[in-house]
Amino acid sequence: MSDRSRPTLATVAALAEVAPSTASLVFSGSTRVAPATRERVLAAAAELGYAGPDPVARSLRSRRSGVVGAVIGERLASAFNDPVAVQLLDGVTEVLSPLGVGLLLLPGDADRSGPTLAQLAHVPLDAVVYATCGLEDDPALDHLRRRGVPVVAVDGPRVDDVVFVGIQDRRGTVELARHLAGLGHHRVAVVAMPLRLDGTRGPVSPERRARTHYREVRERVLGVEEVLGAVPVWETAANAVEEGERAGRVLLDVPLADRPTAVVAQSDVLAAGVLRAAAGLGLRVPEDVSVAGFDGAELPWLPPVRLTTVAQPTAEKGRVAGRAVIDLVAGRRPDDVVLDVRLSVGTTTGPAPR
Amino acid sequence: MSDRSRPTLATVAALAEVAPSTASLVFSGSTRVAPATRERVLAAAAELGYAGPDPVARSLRSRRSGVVGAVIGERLASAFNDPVAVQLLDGVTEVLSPLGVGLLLLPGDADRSGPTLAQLAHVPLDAVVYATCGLEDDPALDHLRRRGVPVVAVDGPRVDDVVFVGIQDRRGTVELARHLAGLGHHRVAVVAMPLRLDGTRGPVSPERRARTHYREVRERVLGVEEVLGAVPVWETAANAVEEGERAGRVLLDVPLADRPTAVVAQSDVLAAGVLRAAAGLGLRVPEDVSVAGFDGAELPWLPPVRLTTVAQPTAEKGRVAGRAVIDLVAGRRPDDVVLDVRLSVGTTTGPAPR
DNA sequence: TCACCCTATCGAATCGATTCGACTCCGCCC
DNA sequence: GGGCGGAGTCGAATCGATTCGATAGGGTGA
Repeated sequence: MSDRSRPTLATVAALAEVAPSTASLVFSGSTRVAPATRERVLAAAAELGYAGPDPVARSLRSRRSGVVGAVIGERLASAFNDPVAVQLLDGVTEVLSPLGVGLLLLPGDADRSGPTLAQLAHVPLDAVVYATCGLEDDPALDHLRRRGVPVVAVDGPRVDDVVFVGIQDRRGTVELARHLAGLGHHRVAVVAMPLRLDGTRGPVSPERRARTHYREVRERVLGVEEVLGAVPVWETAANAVEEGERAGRVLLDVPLADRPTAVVAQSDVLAAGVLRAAAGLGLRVPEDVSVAGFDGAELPWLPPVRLTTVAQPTAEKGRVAGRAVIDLVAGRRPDDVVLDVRLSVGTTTGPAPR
Repeated sequence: MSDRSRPTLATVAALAEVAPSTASLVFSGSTRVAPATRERVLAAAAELGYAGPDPVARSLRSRRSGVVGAVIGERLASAFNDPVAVQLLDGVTEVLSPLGVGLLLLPGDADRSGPTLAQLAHVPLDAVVYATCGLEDDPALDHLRRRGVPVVAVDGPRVDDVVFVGIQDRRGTVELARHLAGLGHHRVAVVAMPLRLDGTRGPVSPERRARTHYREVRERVLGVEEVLGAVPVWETAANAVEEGERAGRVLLDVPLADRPTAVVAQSDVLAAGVLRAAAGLGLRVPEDVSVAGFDGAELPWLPPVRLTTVAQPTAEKGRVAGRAVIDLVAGRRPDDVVLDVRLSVGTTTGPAPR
């Protein structure tokens, strides 16, 4: 590691015998500089091994850091086990990367569902995307507001000065429930994603349900009930296959008379777990029990079935969020966006057994 | 959005009737400031809605941005479908997050396996971790060197001024191969992760093999051959279940005499695909064919088998890399680290059929 | 030949903090 | 009472670029 300090724009300018401002013009790609001068500056830069203007100094002046935060509620390993979260972020980067804007991960830790203020406060941010687990009362929101960092919330929260990008959660589950009702299902159970991030799992009481933290979780239950009336809801502790399997075992390993004829999982990952549970209990799908999911995720490891699900345009949702970020950084205020979903009937739902 | 410019440290200092330098002292948590003064400054800050010192300005002076880049070769969706990559990054953040340091994702795109220079050049970086797909001839390495950004390479590349953190790839596959040899396997095939990121799949020619881009891929083949002699290697186009299944079908759907008695996959994800292929072909594991993987990853959706595999401490590898980053940023030069691996015999390997 | 305009370059202010040496009190000790 | 030391505060330089108004010089048209 050379101890001599690295060359700066001023060093380069001096060697090229031009003013620093001129050298700056060269690197900013301005056309208003004579080719000969440009050459001289670039040659000087090459000679000194100058790697281009310091991003930090540039940011200070231009009020842009090229960094966009991505809030992923839980810790990394949990969040990225969810293929939907991954696809969403992939969509975001697809839009942002070509502009030289990077995504900074802001995970929570075991306790908190969002990033700590210490994390937020020290890092330069042009904008923030709430990619998962957006809470309306997140103290981070207030901090970002004060710093003037614009926020895009995917699937929630819906707050005044935050741009919302989401899907028709309600309509999706309404259609799914109609599909099930049409097949004669009356005893339907819902396997829900976490209502809050406190590690709770089990049947959901009305009190707990009233304190649901996440918009889409609430909406997806309401959609089912809009068609089928009140249904039992089983909460999982995480959006993961194991949790779905666990829930499935509890719901399905009961006397026939009590067993739901259909299980609606709030995500495909949970549905995959329910399918495993059914298989483990020797139940045939859909003859003995129908299973449906949500997302339309690609799960290449799924057994050779086509899951009945509500397909959402996850990657597109990410791209929309990415574009919203671009607009906000440019000073425009984009409209909220709600994307369409589509019922995708597969082989895991069938007529209710009698 | 209020149009008035946001308060700065100077504004706060003025309101509190102290010098900006004193106000700075307050926010840096210095003890050398009188409690009464501190109160006055904090009160002024609260009144103005000042969210704390601007991270960018702070970075300029302190030469720290609090941002560490994570190079993930492919695009996000591909990289994060790999549970090992996820666990690795989780380990990195576990160490970095508490220090208020954030991870910035640097994905490649369809064509390039690393981040583009445009991405790198515009973003502030204290250090970079090559999390996957480290190439020795990556032009980004040169750029980072010139900028004075220290680099930690996980699993590779091994380059002079880059800190290496890896595992005993070779010894792991040697032990695995010995295990198989002990069970009487002689006809063994390897399903390899991509040798280069060019979408190639199929049998590997000696020429192509010589041009293997990734250290660990090369080493893991050599380990097998060290014990079993030359083996056929089948390259996949990506480290994904579908690719493993595809490879498995080709390798196993042949006359019995040509069929390998054991398949060594270079990752558990690929092994899972091979298992699916075997199941699809009606082959019993391990009676008809043995299957082994690498990583010791948690695949909760795996059929109820325990995969024979080489377990590596992935999360610990991430933590070690994280600590190396901390050292480098502090100006220390940590040693390279090579972590132990352990053969984990499961239920997917058994005596070779005769 | 002169006024004018355009192009290429330059100077200086600015972005918002940090940092270190200097300075001012004030109390204490001799 | 004078000198000394330490606590608390302040000034000014600095980090490395960007940006805009100013300027010099050369070419054009009348």
